[in-house]
Amino acid sequence: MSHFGRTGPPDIKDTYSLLVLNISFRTNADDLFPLFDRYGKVVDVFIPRDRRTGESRGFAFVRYKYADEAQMAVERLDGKFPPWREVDGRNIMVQFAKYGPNAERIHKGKIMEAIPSRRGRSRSRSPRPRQVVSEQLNTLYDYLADIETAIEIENIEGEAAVEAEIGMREIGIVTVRERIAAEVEAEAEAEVLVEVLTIIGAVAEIAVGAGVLLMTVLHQLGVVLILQGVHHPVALLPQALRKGAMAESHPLQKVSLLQVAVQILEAHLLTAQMRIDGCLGVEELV
DNA sequence: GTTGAGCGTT
Repeated sequence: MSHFGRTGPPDIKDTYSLLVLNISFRTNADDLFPLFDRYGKVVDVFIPRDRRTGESRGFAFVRYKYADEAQMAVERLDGKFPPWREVDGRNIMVQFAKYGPNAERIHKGKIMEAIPSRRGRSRSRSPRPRQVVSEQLNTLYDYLADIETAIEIENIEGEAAVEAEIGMREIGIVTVRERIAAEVEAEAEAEVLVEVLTIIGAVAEIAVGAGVLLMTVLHQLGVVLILQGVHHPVALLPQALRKGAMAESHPLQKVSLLQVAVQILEAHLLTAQMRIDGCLGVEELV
C-alpha cells in the first residue's frame, strides 16, 4: 500500500530532499522506498509524472526527516557499489535537491546548515587513518563503510531487531545474500557491530604500522580472530604483530579487497548469529 | 509496448 505520491507532500517542513536521477520509467515510489529507508526515516517519495499521460519523467524526490541520514543515503546510493544503487536494472544517481520547496543549502554535495542528528541511532564509523597511508587501505575503509551500512540495527520497544543483508551478485564475483533477524537485548547487538568494526580498523592500522601486507594480516589474522570470538582490540595488538610477521614468511595468498570484505561480512553474520544463539556474552566484548 | 537530460505533487 503506497502512502506516497497521491496525497501530496505530507510534512515538508524541516525535511531534506534528495533528487534521484536515472530511474526507469516503470520505477514507482514503492520500489524506491525500501532502498532509501535503510538509511533513515523517509517521509516522502515523489515521482514527477506527465500531467496527461501519467508517465514517469524518470526521476524522483526522496525526503528524509534527518539531514545526516539524507547525507548517508547520498554517500551510499550515489556511490560506486552496484548492489546498493541499482534499481530496475539502472544505476541511480542521488544528490541533494537544489530547487523546489525547502531546497537545502548545498555545497559540493553536502548541506551547509545545522544538521539535526537522529538521536540513538548514531553508528560507529570505521576509523580513517589521519594521513593517506595507501590507496589500498582507503579502498578497504570504503568497503567497510558500506558493510557497516548494510547491517541495520533498529531499536523497537526496548529490543533490537538485527538485520544484516548484503548483495554482491552485481559485482559478478561472489553471491552473498544473508539475512538475520532476531529479537535480543538492544545493548548486546549494538556492541557486536561496534566491536567488529573496531577490530578491523585496528588490524588494518597494525598492518601498516608493522610494515606487513595488509591483505595478509586481514585475511589470515583479523577475520579469523573475529570468527573465533569477539576480543578487545587492545588484546589483539601483540598477537597481531606476531602473526603479521609470521604471515610474511609464508607464501602470500592472493586475496582481493572484495574477498576480504565478504569475509568480514560473513564474520559479522556469524558473530551476530552466535550472539543470537547465546554463544557470546556481553562481558566478552569488554 | 519505445525514450534518457534533468529539479517538484493540489
